Order: sequence, then structure tokens, then C-alpha cells
Amino acid sequence: MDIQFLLRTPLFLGAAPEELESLLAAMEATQRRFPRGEGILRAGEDTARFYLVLSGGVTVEHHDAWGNRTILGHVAAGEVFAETYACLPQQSMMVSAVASQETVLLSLNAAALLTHSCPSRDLILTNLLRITAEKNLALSRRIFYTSSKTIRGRLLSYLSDQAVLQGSLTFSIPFDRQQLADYLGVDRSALSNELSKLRREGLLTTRKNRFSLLTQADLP
Amino acid sequence: MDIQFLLRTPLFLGAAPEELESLLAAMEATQRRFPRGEGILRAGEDTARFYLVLSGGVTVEHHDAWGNRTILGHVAAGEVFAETYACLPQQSMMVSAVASQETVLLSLNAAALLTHSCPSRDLILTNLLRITAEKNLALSRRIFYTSSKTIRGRLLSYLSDQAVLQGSLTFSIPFDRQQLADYLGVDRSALSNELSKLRREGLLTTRKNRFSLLTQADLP
DNA sequence: CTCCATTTGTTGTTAAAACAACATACTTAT
DNA sequence: ATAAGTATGTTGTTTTAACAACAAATGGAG
Repeated sequence: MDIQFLLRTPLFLGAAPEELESLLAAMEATQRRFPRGEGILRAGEDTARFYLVLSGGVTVEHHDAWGNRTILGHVAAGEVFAETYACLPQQSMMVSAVASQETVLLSLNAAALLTHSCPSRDLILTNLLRITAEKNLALSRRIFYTSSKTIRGRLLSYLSDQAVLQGSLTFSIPFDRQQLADYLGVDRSALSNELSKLRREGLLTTRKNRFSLLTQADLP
Repeated sequence: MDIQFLLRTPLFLGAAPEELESLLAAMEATQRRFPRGEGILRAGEDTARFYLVLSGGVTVEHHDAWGNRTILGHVAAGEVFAETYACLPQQSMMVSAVASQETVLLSLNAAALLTHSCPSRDLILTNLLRITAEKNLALSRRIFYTSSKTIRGRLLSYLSDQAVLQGSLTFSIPFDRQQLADYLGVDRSALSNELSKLRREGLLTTRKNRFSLLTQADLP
């Protein structure tokens, strides 16, 4: 296990290398590998465990009765998911988690945290509070992206926000076209169509998951 | 100040009456009254304070550049808001808060919590963690309600969920029609129209903010 | 009670996205 | 290198909601 990596994650940030070991033991940390596309957690299950992504990535999604998929967000390496449900053990999952690529997870038992017998309890608690607050912002953002009634508006609000968050007009997104459509709540073919229009109008270029937003200076 | 009321709120739940006073002092608690419709917090501001609703109610909303309103949620008496931003002081507000009726708030300084010098720190921290986790669920639900592409689908998912959450097929919602439209991300007149259809089809009845979902047994 | 203001409901038109079906481009394995 | 499978792009049709403008109902204030 890469201790240096763990110490830089939002969950363990601020921990001393020595205390990390006892923490991992107290939380019954176990490692597990998932191939691309494999389900990790299903809606309806209860879980007292939450997960830290060691490598790869995970999408958090919801499937309605007719099979329509809604993507709530993407969890990258170093981040955690299912911590909401681990904090509220009485709640059963409303979402599923799926490996969006070959992924290695660290599974952690939250019960130790919620009882008073955890080493570094205060540190992990404040870190978890920060993490859930950040997730609130991520969910709020996803709501803003889908608040426009037009596909173009949704795309531009999402993409320009990504440019800001990633600090560059050229950036990658963690979704393919179908996933982006399910994240923005629109039809995939209509999304592709709108992207083509934006390209034709010289507002952006795309190459797979990589987008470049063009400014006046980029025009011919 | 109604101590008994405070001790039953999710924020102070589990506190001893004696420690509540020192807590309120440490968090520099001050009370303030807002008439219906008045803005409490504006998007763009920073805030290290968060707010507990003593009476009344607050809507959390977002206004885009064209003046379109998106409602993220409603905060009822006993609940708190802006705690996300209080936990992440570097973030400026993406949303505004508006009194949806005559409202009395308790304003609290979060700085005391985040430093290590707070009485009952552990209790408030775990309570806040639970609260932000619950907010995550509330935001996730709002996303699910808007995941259907039809107004009918959005209405039915919202209303049937409310029936479950409130434990009765007859229930009140904290929104008028315009607010409900802005919460579900649809046009108000189209929403009214769809509600009329649902009434005509015998699926529900409405009286102001009060809805009744009808089952087979209610049919004539 | 009456008047004014606000909220809710109704209707017709227009714009936009969903949907379906297909074409093209990319990947990956053999 | 080829073939199969997946992802992306394109086009035409249909459905649906947005929009606009107005009517009806509701709720206070004088």
C-alpha cells in the first residue's frame, strides 16, 4: 500500500505516518480490484463501508424503473464515495457505483468512526466533514449544469466550469459521450449534434474526452 | 431563546442543557428576523457563518445571468443552511438564501468549530457531519426528480417521494406553483397544465400547497 | 364589501429535444 | 491486417415543453 499516496488524500490529509497504520487497522481496510464496467455497489443495499479510490475511477449513477441512467458524478483516484451512506447507516443506497475503468479500491469500515473508539477520530471526522461539504458543492454544480433548458446551455455551463476548475481552456472530462449525456440529462445523439454545431461555429474543438474552448484569439 | 427547541434540532441533538449556553456563546449566536421575500445571503459572498431556522422557512436558490431562478431546496424550522460554506471558508457562495415567509434565524460562527477550542466540539462535529450527509441525500433526490424528461414524470417522482417522506398520501409542500416549477426545472404554466391533467385523470387532488395522491380506492 | 395585487389556470403557437435509424470512425483481438 | 464490436456522428420525424398572452381565482387592505 502506498502510504505516501494515502497521506495526500483528502481523507487522510494531516495524519501522521504512524497513526495511519492503526487507523487502517481500526477501519478494517481491505483492497479490491474491479475491471472496467463492473458494479461495485447496487442501489438498495445498505452499507456501513465506504471506499477510497486508489487508482482508476468510479461513476455514481441511478437507474430508474425504465432503465434510464442518470449519472450523479465521477469519483477520481484519491477521492472517496459512499461516505454519505456510511454516515447514515439507516439509509439504503439510492445509487449504484460502477468502475469506469480498471479500478483499485480501499474498502473502509465507518462504524469505527461513529463510535468513540477510533484513533485520530477528530482528524478523520473533520476531513470527512470537508469531503461531504465538497460533495455538496459537486452535486450543486451538477444541478446548475442541468438548469438550462437547452442542450447548448447545459454543455457550455458544464464545459466552461470545467475549464475554470481545471485551470485551463484545454481539459479532459471523465465521461464518454453517452455518460456525458446521462450526466447532463439529455439524449446522446442530440448532444453529439449540438457538439458538432459548436465545433462548426468555432466555439470549441474536441478529441475524444479532450475539449478545448476557443477564444477570439483562436479564430482564423 | 427556546432551549428545549434547540436541543431537539439536528445540530444540537445530544447536547446537555448546560453545555448549550457555552456553545452558543462560543459560536457568537445572534438572532435575526426577516420578512417574507427578503434576501438573507447573496451568491458571491463569503461566509464563515451558518444559520439555524428558528421559525419560518428559507429557500436556497440560484440565479443565472438571464435571471432564471433554480431552486435547490427548502430549509424548514430546526434545520440549518450555509453550513457547507462555513465548512469550506475559501469557497464563495454559489447560491442565495431567501426567506419564503416571515422567518427568525439564529446566526452562528463556524470558525470556533473548525479551530480546536470549542466546547462540545466532537458532538457538533458529528451532528454537522450527519447534517451535511442528509443534505447530500436531499440534493441527490432533487437530481432524481429532474431526471425524467417529462413534466409528468418529474411531478410524479417528486410527489410520490414526498408522500413516502411525509408518511401520508396527503401532504403539504413548501413551495407555491412558481417555486415548484423552479425546483423541478420546468415552466410554471406547463406545470399548472400538467397538474390539471393529473387532476382530470383522477390521480391526485390539490388545494393550495396541499396534495393528495389518489389510489384505486379513491376512485368513484 | 370592493378593489387591487398576486397566484393559479387555460389556450394556442413556436421552438427544441427526444427518438429512431443509419453511417462513419475508432478499438481491440485474432 | 482484418473483422467484430463499440463509440460517435448524422439526419429526418414526432413529441413535448417553452413561451406568450390572457382569464379566473384567491387573498388582503381599506
